[in-house]
Amino acid sequence: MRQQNINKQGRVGTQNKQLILAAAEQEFAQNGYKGTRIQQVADRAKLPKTNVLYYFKTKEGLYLAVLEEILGLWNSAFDHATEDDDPAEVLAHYISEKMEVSYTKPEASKIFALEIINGAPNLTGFFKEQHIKWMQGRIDVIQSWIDSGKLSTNNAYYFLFNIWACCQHYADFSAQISHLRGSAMDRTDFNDATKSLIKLILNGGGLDVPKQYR
Amino acid sequence: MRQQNINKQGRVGTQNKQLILAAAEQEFAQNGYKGTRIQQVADRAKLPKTNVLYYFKTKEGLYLAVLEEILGLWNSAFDHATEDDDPAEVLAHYISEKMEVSYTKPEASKIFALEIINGAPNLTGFFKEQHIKWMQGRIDVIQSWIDSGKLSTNNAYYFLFNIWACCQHYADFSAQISHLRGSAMDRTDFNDATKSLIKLILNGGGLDVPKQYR
DNA sequence: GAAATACTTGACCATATGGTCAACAATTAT
DNA sequence: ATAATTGTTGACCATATGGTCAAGTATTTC
Repeated sequence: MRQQNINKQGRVGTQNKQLILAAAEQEFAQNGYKGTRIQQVADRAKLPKTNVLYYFKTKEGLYLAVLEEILGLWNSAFDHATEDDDPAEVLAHYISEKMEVSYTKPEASKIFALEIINGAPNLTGFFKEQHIKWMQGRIDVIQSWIDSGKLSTNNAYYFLFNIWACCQHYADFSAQISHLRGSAMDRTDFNDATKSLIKLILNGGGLDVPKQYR
Repeated sequence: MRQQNINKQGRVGTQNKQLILAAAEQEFAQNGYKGTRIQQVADRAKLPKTNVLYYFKTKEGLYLAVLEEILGLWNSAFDHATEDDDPAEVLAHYISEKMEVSYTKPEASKIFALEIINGAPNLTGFFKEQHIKWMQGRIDVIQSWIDSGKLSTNNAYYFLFNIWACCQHYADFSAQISHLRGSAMDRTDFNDATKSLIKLILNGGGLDVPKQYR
């Protein structure tokens, strides 16, 4: 028996799956799980509804597939930082990365937000445990910076939450921001916002902003 | 003709309406508009479904009624601040207020967030215009603080967005926060988080934290 | 080339859900 | 008291939507 398609899927299959996932990401981000119609996803992908169900057995299956793709985005350089690293450098870099995601993949961010607001009913125990573990590691690093007097803040948790909050906000609330500013934020605006945020967080923690992030 | 009930509604009416609104607020916050079933709202309010429809003709009507109640919460003392006021005082107070809302009315905050993420399809033009107007006024004040050297930040818009982001976050992402911390935030935790945030924002803007907020 | 596998698609079904209706009960106005 | 108004509720309906099925076509495997 020669080498055969392991997952029993041809070229057309993987391509269509990708098309559908992209369409689904848009729809779920805009309408939430319940608010999304399979038909709409199909329309956006320019395929008949039955075809969508062929690749992803159920609506839930489709949603979980989208979610899985998204979770990869939550990795970053901060993952491997230690207490010996320079907090200003690490945090500035981390904020840049998060803002980049907010700019390039706002749908992912929105879906994640919707999921969390609803109490994260679809995030697997594995993901949650992994997240807690990651979090605990990061908190320890931040705490060590606090203890060694490098960083000035009352609480490592809240410090991290506030960073997340700001970065997420630019993706989740893009509609509001566009409306209030009068136009959508472009790449230049995002760079400005990123600089502004880096300054706020670092200065807020008693740190100086590294040259390259000014 | 004697003074008669103007809006043709007796005691039972207003009371039930209130019950239903409270129930609906919970449900909409947890499940979004599409995800909410009128039956669920009715169950929570311990009334038959038909009764809910009697007071609020349609699901949309119910939702809009909930939304209207919520928008009142977005007023604050910051509304009347001027460039002559002390930015440290005003901002610390503003953050305290917003965090208080996040603690006492997280559902309202979530519904608002859901609405915005979906592109605010149900916020009336009036509300939007009013919001822009309010915003413009606040931006002007912040800008004047920047110009007079009292406040240090690159951009008045982003500075304000970041404050909103953080305050909102504690309501919208309460599930995530509870999970990561290991337990829900109580009043004491919220006070700590508020202090932490005030320090971050004020120091981030080159301001000292007023004694009473330390 | 033929068997197996992967993909396509219209017709159809079961169910959930927003909403109506009509008949009745309670309350209020005069 | 009685008429008008307001509130209560079960039965019912129309429709939307997730999902199945079967009958086919295209592609790969040997």
